[in-house]
Amino acid sequence: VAKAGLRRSLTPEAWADAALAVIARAGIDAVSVESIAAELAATKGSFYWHFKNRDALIEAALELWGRRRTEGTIEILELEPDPAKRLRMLLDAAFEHGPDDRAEITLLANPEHPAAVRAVRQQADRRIGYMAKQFAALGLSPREALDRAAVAYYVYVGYMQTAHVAPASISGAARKRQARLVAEQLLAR
Amino acid sequence: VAKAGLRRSLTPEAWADAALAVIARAGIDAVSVESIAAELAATKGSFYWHFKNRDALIEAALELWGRRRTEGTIEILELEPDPAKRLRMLLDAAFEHGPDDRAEITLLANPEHPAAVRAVRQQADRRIGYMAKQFAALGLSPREALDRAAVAYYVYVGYMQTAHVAPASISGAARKRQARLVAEQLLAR
DNA sequence: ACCTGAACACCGTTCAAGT
DNA sequence: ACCTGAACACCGTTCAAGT
Repeated sequence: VAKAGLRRSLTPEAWADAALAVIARAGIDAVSVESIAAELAATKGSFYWHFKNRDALIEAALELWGRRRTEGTIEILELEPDPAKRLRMLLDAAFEHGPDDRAEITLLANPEHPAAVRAVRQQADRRIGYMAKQFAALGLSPREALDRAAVAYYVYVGYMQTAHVAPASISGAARKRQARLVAEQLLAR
Repeated sequence: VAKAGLRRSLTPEAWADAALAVIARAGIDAVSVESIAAELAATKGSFYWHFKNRDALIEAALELWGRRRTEGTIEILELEPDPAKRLRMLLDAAFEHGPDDRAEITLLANPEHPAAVRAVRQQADRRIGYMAKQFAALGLSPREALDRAAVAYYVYVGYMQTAHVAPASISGAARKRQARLVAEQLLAR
């Protein structure tokens, strides 16, 4: 939000960044050209110099999200050489999200907008593909590996969404037990 | 509450029904008082006689969805006495949705609106509770039964959503294998 | 009670005009 | 090139006035 030093002209990135913050906080519907313009101390007219329309802004914001997301998680996992441990780390991480991945939750819970559908699908492919590689490294056939990766991803998405709509109904202890249950079942040979 | 026999005046149900159809077809965002009024050959002013505002209409439509959904599925399952078979039926059904449950997909994919969050949570509780009862009938402890039911529900929601954003990436054969995998794992003792 | 039609507010989008 | 300010369209909401 705070731009360093003198603000000469607004970049598209500044708009996209502000939009992503709004999406994370309140969802895609809450993205309003008018309010973001006010936040950046610019006019709506200025916005339309940088973007074709509101949808283009949303698209840019989601593209930002995807890039940051991709650069983050997988790189960290690569530090762990054992594929079984990698999978366990992923499954564990899935069951303990903090308040910092609000955008993730909001997006997974709201892929109604075409740009959101695209962004979510891209991330889904990437994550399932990565998990399948780990399962394959454990000796499963490519097909079996892909099936298990897909099911693991379903669990992840379903958990995120259920936690989103009914946060109170999932106790910390239950989360831990469920994570163990899923890991045991999917990693069983 | 329905006015017996009179068809001169619109009932709230007529508005809610039309709104639910729109939600099923195009999502909550597409619900517009103006277009629904036109569809029913009424004016926007007329709408505001029956409802406080647009949100109240959405709420009524989702309440309709929940009622119809509840009356449907579980009653059918009660015809099957074996709990293991009931669970298998549920899991199988989860992996083969038709074009008829568009509202289900749209809602599960878009619980951003407060009323949608409430409706989805209510259905989630009901479904998890029902599945837990079946697992308990198989001899699992109440806690273990609830955990497995929750995980089964995560798989269901995650599958629905992934099928929503990436319908092409899940072949019919893969769907069948994944359904079998999940059933085997969750029903294993 | 139930509905119409006009009015207003909000926000997305355009555009002529400014620097 | 980049931005302003006014204008317009669309739609949610209100309300006085009709039946």
